[in-house]
Amino acid sequence: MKEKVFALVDCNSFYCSCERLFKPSLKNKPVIVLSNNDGCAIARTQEAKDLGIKMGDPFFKIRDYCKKSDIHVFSSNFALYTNISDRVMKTLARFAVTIEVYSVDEAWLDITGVTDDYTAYGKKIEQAILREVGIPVGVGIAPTKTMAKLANHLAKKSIKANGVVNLMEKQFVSVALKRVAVGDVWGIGSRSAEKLRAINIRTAYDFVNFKNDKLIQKILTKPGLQRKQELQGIRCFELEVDIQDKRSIGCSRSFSIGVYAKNEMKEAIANYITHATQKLRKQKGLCSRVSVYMRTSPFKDTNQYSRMETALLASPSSNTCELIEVAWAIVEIIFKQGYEYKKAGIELHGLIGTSEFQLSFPSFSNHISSGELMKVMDNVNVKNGDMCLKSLACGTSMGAWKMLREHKSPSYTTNFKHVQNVK
DNA sequence: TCTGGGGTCCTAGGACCC
DNA sequence: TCTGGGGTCCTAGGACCC
Repeated sequence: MKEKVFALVDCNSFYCSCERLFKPSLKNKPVIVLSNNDGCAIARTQEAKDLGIKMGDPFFKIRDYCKKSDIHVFSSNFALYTNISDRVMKTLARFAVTIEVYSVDEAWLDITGVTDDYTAYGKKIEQAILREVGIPVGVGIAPTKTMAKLANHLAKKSIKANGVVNLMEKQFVSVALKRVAVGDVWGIGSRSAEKLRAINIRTAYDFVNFKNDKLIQKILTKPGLQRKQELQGIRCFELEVDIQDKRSIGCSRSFSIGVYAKNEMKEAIANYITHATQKLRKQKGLCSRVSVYMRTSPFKDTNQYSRMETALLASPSSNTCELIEVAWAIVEIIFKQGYEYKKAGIELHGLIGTSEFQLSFPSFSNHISSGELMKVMDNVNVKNGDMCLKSLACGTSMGAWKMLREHKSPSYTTNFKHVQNVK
């Protein structure tokens, strides 16, 4: 197998960096970004980390501390982050043979053979993103994805690295492995790390040098063993360049205020189905199973209840109204009166492409007309704003499940009314 | 008062078939 | 009295990711 060179480019505290772009006064100041409902901290700058803010800290617990410590707080503004992300990815694409956009804030680049000095090349990438988009990034370079991820981890931690760590230079590999806790290896979560510590594996170095692969596979299953091999330089994962259709589509929300009434729950579920079926039609898919779930707050002492049920469709569909009906039938079964519900969601499974599905004649004619209706709805919504035309099942109020966003920044890049003035 | 959301992959175990 | 076993498919749930 021919050796490849992968670079993992990952934006530093991405959401916070986006907020800073439009408020330069926040440079070197602690900043955090909150999840939906202003629930918990999901992005933190180094300064905020240094002040002890942890990933996932509930905002209500740190609100006073933030005020006292002058930590700047933002609600999430995903339209802004997605837009900045596009700019980052476009710039990155110039530097790679192929690129896999892995998430909103990171991408894998295949840079095999593009230079004879990969470290310098990494530096060039980092500076281009900073100069052209204004976002700081870290770059990890290595012959496998898992190693590149580890290199990236070190690039962000080490001041000496100056943003780029290159593990193509073999003499640095064991030093690097020794400096990373096994739980920080990509794909080794807290549960797995705990099991590994029980057999005395603490660092990535211990992990790589553990001789019993059978035991590793038994504890961590197949992907776990693949991580180990990748850290030994054996490539198990390639870049995934083509955009794949989703294999499942879900939509769920936590409620800002508890929901007690069945009709409110049904309204919420209808909205989630609407959202998910829009996505489903976008990839020209049909789903064959619908799941609905709801639960009380696991953080509360009150009576707990949680249940999920799945319904198999008579024939695969992407019709919003049809799927709302099915989902509501599940609500009728699993909704129990007397609980304070804090979260609910739906999932669409068994997705197939429209063309893969052979329709019998009677359902075929139905399918055409309902397909036309959905097309009209989708078009109206694209032109006039999301959810301006929807099923009455979604309700006209926003009920108790409305979202809280007290600290949202303006939509600087996606709404003309919010474009900044330069004087 | 107040603890995110959207995915993927894997496995165990049940159902079913011959 | 004695009542197989292997293969396949499906799904719920766990673990992980960002």
